[in-house]
Amino acid sequence: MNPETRPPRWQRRAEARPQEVLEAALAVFVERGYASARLDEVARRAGVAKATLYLYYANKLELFKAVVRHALVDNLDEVARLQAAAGARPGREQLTFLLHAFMRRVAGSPLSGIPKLVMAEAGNFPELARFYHDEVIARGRAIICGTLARGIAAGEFRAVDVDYAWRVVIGPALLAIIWKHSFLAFEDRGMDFERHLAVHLDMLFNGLAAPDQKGTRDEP
Amino acid sequence: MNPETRPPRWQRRAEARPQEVLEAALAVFVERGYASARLDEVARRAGVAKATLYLYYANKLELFKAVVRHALVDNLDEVARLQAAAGARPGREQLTFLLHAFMRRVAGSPLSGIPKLVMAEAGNFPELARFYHDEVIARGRAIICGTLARGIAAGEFRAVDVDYAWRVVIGPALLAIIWKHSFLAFEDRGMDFERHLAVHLDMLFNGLAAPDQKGTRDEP
DNA sequence: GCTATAAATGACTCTTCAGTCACTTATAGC
DNA sequence: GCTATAAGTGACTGAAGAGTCATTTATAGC
Repeated sequence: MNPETRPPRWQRRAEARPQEVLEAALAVFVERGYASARLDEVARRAGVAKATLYLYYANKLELFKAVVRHALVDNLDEVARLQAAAGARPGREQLTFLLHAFMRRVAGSPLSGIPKLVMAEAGNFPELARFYHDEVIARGRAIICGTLARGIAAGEFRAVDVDYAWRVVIGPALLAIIWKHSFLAFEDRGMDFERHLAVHLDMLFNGLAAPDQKGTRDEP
Repeated sequence: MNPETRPPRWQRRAEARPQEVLEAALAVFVERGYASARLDEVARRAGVAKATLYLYYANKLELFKAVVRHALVDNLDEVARLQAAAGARPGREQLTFLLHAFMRRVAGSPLSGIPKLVMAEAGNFPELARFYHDEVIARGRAIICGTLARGIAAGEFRAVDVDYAWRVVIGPALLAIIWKHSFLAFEDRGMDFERHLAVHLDMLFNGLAAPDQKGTRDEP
């Protein structure tokens, strides 16, 4: 054998490794949950040996926290951007924009596993759940509630109880992305997120009730 | 010491044990997930020794399956009862009845942990997730879709796409019970499930948009 | 090319539980 | 009361996987 034609057994890529490990770990944690996730599996998917993980993260828990923190930072950046972009447009347009951005940004990316992961592990890592609750959920809620309140004040929306309405607004979208990671494989036909969002928005603004349900029909 | 005043170290209660173990196991599995759940903890909460669990369930996996299967049977009974009770009433009344029953029956009981548990473990136990999907979700969906379709045919509901609308209908309710097991502890004020449902139903039927948003006001 | 050293590894240890088993004890039937 | 036995237990074992470490190897700088 020619030693010079044999490729190196590995490469030194100290800059790229942490990110790659994080991505592999996110996928494994989302699929299996914290306790069932095997670090051998994370290493395999990241293309390194298990011991290499420990060069970058002190232990499994620190890796887990880094995964969530990293995803969190991405989310917060996005939330801030949305908050700025939402501006003072009409409430309807604003909610449409927010939910579209949420679905496009989150639903299609590995990030979408984070809500499921945090919910599943809330009992095991309450500090993490609280962190997520306070930093992501509370901000998202504030944006939605603000938009709702302004819409109500402007006479654009009916006077719903915003403290409960915000969960009704985000519920179907959040459920859709949790669904994706749990049951999508069992659905005969897949789920079209665009279509889901379109139906969701239509029902959110216009309701289910036909407009002529007060006893008289205005149209044939 | 008087040997006759000393209470027995334990009692033989072969009829009650399995049920008690199942209840303790459900609580622990929901809180911690399958892999993190300790059988010592299950035994402690059921008031028995760990070895006693093995008198009634062959191993951890069988116990887990028994927990889900047991909860499933309860759910299916309920679903069948609802299906019968829903009858041929107007769609609006029917959906209100269904969601009320769902919230009252599920939200307040330990059963409410099952959806969270099954979602969290779907990656680890796909057969179980499929079972749940086919037996519980598919039936619930069929009931909602049927009600929607009949309401649309009767002109009571607008002609939404029922294949997507059903998730919008159940989404906020399902999210509420998942919430309860993950984030409720971090909310300043608790969540009033009755109030949540009231807001949910109001928005579901009437939508967010104020009725005078087409440019003209029909009523003062 | 040589060398220093950071990057990476494979084979190891040690802990944590799931699961077992020999033994104890409650209790039903005589 | 005695006894047979089912119900229950505490202390053990074995496996799996997190975490360690001595050794190997890629590569930057000279």
